[in-house]
Amino acid sequence: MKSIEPTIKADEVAQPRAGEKILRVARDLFYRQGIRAIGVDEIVRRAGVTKPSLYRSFPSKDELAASYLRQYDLEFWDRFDEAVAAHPGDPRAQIAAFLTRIGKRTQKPDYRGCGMTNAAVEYPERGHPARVVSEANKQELRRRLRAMATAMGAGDADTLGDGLLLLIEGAYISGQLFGAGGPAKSVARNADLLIEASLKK
Amino acid sequence: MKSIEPTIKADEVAQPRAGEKILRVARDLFYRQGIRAIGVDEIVRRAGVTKPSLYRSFPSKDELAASYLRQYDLEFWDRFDEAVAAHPGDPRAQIAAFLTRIGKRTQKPDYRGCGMTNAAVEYPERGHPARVVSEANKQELRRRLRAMATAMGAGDADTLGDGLLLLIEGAYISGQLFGAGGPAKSVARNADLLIEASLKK
DNA sequence: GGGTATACGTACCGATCGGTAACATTGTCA
DNA sequence: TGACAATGTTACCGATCGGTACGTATACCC
Repeated sequence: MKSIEPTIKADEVAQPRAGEKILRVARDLFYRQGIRAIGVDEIVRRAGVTKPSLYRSFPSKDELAASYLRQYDLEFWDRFDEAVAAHPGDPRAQIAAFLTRIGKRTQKPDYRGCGMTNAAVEYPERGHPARVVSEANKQELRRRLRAMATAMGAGDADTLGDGLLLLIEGAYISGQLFGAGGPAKSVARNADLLIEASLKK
Repeated sequence: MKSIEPTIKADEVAQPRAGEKILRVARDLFYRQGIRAIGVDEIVRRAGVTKPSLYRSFPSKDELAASYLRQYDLEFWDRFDEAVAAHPGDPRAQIAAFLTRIGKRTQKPDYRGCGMTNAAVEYPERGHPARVVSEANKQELRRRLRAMATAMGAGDADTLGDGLLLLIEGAYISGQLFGAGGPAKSVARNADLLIEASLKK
């Protein structure tokens, strides 16, 4: 019996492809538990697929981890650009908006920090696919923060940009170390104090 | 034939006990490559001992990791107290000395950050033996930094203490992420700016 | 309906994981 | 000499690791 809807085919209605399901599950498990802590068997089991499906979509577990981080990277910059767009031409307010959001996220019960940062800690070896993605993300973040510090008119803009990066990374880490009530909740306040001090020069 | 030196026995001359050799090697490998990345087989091989020796001295790999961190903790506070003792009664200078030293260490080629911080990232699960040691160390560090901020006469001492902790953790992480020339080299400068701003209140 | 390409599952691989049982060897001290 | 404590030796355990050879099902096109 012919379908009543003629040409609405696998593109739109169909259940997600195996590769997508795998990446979704991997993203969740890798972020919450760590990449090394999760085996491919658990990923395919929770995704409701089988192992060969994983290796048809990804050449290796390391590359799956890199794919997870590439997606993380996209979403990170979405959030970053959202804070920027909310305060056009006002980099200090952009930073404040971004850090206020981070500060709030770090107070959530199961906060696990930044997937990029965590991956770099898990894979210190240079050239590892996951680490490459992580390093590129951080380099770009540093570049943007320094550019924003310059736009603010800071005397030593590179130092201020780097100081903001230190505060951000510190928030990621202490957020997952201390949980709610930890030092990360004051990241926006401290960043603003640092900016204030750097502009007065 | 009796020995010429009568009672200089196993305590002083003898080669280190198996447990000590294991802990030495484990400390080195765990710090540089990560705890999860290193198997017990490699530890005993590099230590020149056998696996049963490891499990006679340590009940499990997790407990060996905890022992590594307990030793790390002792050495950490040695360094911290050294900076404190160098500037009696001057908490601001104590912080400056401690952070200058961290900033320098982060610029070394194979810097791998803080073993405590890294372990907490590797083991997010609450109650893990390694994580317990790490969390205790960080809690104490936070307590001391806040006390020092109070002693400096900061208006909002808890915020300043937490801000310093964020900068420190940020230095640990970005030190291993960026290598030499990274943002961590400015940690002491940024901390001083932050202190300056916090005292002016 | 038959051909074909894509997608998936079953079953398996060798290697390594953390951990242990049983016994031989050594040096120390009484 | 004889007991004791520490270590080494060898061989092994079940579980899990990342990864793959190969057969099967499904959907589309002609």
